[in-house]
Amino acid sequence: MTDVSRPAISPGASPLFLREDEVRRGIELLYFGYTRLTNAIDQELGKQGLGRAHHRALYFIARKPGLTVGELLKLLAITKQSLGRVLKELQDQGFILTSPGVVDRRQKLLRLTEKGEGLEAELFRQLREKLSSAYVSAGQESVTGFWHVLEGLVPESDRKMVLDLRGDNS
Amino acid sequence: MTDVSRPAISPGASPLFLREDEVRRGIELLYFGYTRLTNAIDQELGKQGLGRAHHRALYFIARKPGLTVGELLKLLAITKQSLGRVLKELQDQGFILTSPGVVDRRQKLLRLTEKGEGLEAELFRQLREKLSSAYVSAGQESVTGFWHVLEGLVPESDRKMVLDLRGDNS
DNA sequence: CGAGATACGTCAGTCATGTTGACGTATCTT
DNA sequence: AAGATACGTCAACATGACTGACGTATCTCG
Repeated sequence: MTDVSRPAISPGASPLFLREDEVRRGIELLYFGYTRLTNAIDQELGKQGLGRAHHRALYFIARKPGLTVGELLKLLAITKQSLGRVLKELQDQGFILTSPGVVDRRQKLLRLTEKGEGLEAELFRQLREKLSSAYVSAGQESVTGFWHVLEGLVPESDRKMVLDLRGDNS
Repeated sequence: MTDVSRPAISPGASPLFLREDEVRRGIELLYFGYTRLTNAIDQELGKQGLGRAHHRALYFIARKPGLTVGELLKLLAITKQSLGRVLKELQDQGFILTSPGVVDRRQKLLRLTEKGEGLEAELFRQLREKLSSAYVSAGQESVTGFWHVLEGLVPESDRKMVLDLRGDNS
């Protein structure tokens, strides 16, 4: 497929100055790949009267049930006012429920209701369909490479937060 | 780094149903990687009183000088009203200039001014810094894998448009 | 040549999602 | 008891998208 056998980095060049086309190709594929993947669920969200912002909250609550508002704020990197609106709408429509923190009662712990779990599962199903097919057509080695490059785009200061999403939510 | 040697696809499972964690990892890294990369230029754009939408237009005009409004609309996948506002602002501030189409005078061809080229180059420099460092830390093989997976996320119907950005703008 | 399609522009109103700034309350820490 | 922290909320505003309707210049084709 295309000309991937061509070296992506000119052998003699400084590794900090990759060939411009290689970088532009990454920028473009990241833009188109990301937007097309997220487009995949817009219709389903629309049916429920929700938007992308609601999905992001739903997603992370599904990923780490019982996480606090503060933790979610860090993941989403938006203001508490913006998040507050989104969470209120999700709660009013019965997608999430909250409970006071056990160790610290100032905290509010977020969980999905059954309805919320159902919606998140359906949205995830559609994302998995798209991403799985990309994984399969690219092959296993490509997938690990895909992860490695993306990990390198996440600043050191955020990396722990991102990697902590895996593993400890079983 | 982490446990990438573990098979990403359970050997016995259908390739269309990859393990959930593998897919979630991709979703999350794509989200964080994409947002962190685009964050990198927000400050510079702010200085010029521009936003992300302006950068996307600027980027594609730089990538394919002389492209038409219609072509840019297809790339950005937004309405002509939205694009119209963005282009007007870019033109008013002297970043782009337009000329009537040569073969079809209904068309408007878009190009960067010197000022526009300067800004685009500076924004590109900052994106390249981030992306190059991710490429280097991931390694050459990872980079081609990164591209392959992302190409798989672009629907067949859009792939030609995306691949056409490369090569013929020398 | 004339009719219709096409490329582009524009007016007007709306929506989703983000922002800043200021303040209030309950709870925890020391 | 004082101060920090977690969360909520009111108000005003910015950005960038949307729909719908219309207007003009230009091209294409019967």
